[in-house]
Amino acid sequence: MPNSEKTEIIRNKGLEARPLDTFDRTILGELAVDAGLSYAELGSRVGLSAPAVHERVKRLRATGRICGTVAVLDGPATGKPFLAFVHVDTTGGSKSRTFRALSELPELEEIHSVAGDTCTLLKVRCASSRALEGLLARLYAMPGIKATRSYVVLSTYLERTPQAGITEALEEPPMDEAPR
Amino acid sequence: MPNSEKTEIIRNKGLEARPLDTFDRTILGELAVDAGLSYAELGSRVGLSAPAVHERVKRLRATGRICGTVAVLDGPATGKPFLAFVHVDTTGGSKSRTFRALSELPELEEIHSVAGDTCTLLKVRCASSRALEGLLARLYAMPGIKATRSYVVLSTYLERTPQAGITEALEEPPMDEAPR
DNA sequence: TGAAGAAAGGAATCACATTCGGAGCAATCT
DNA sequence: AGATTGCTCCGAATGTGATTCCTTTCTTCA
Repeated sequence: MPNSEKTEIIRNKGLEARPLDTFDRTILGELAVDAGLSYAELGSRVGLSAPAVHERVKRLRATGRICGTVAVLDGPATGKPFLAFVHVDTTGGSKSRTFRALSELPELEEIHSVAGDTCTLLKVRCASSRALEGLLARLYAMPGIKATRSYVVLSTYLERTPQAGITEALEEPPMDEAPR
Repeated sequence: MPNSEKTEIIRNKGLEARPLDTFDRTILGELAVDAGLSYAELGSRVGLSAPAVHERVKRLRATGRICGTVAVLDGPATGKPFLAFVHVDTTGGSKSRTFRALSELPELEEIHSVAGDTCTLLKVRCASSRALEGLLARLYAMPGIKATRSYVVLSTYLERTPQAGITEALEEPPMDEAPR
């Protein structure tokens, strides 16, 4: 075995399931905003050397904390200025097949199964209201689609990927009694 | 003026407002899925040399088609397994102030003003249902918040950033009559 | 047909990612 | 207590890929 491999194995020990320390969370926070940072720059921001942050980022990837690195495209600038959320009521039917078919469309950005007075929630970004109409038509052509309600986005004040921070205060017990 | 600057200026001619050709759209499509690709690899996928794609990517950034490059964090793996959409009914009030305050919370991922039977739509990712409770409490403490309806996500089948593709067929006129 | 502008490719340069070896530090065992 | 083991850090060295420059080619327009 080449020396490099052996070292690699030794170094990768204990990659699994470890709580995030402050360094990790800061790194995640920075990368969630700008993944184009150099390791040197990132290191100086969190107070570590480039090799150290490199090691940590590698670990964060390996353990699934970082799922990937993507370029964020501007909807309007790339020809899809129209954004809408669509609530879908379904009756039985093979959801997974329907979802897989929908996922093929680049207009579909999110598909969630939700609790509440509706069943499924879609996030759709498309070229125009006409395109949304076409998409709804396709939806209704699928089996088990009972009804839809569309919420057309007029303006977007915030839109970003998951952030690293956690507001601890939100979990404090509410006003009067401390639950369990 | 140094030679490099002059060259840069010459090279940056015509950066503004040009329609995306097939190369651009393919590049955007690839980068929206994986921004970690090397220019050489990207070039071989679209059929251009590394310097050529580099030039185009630079242009796509400069013209705002690419807003940024980010690391995609896994919600559950980073301590926020709880996802919900919250519809908010507001009465008058200074929305922008409220929105700015909300944006401070890393739990808030999206804030849209929408048309439909509700006013504002929030995407919230937090640690627990208790945290959502805490967030709603903060919401109600703000002026002009009339009511909220929360849709708790049970499972997510698809979640991604804006894609480059456009399904032309969606814009075709519907069944019977050709509009306009 | 000729001239000019834009874009691509090849080669060279430069910056940064990545690796390596060693040192510091904490926890565990003797 | 002292030693050992394992982990993570850092500085220096290396390699790869980003970036630049220059030339060539293609297209467009006079």
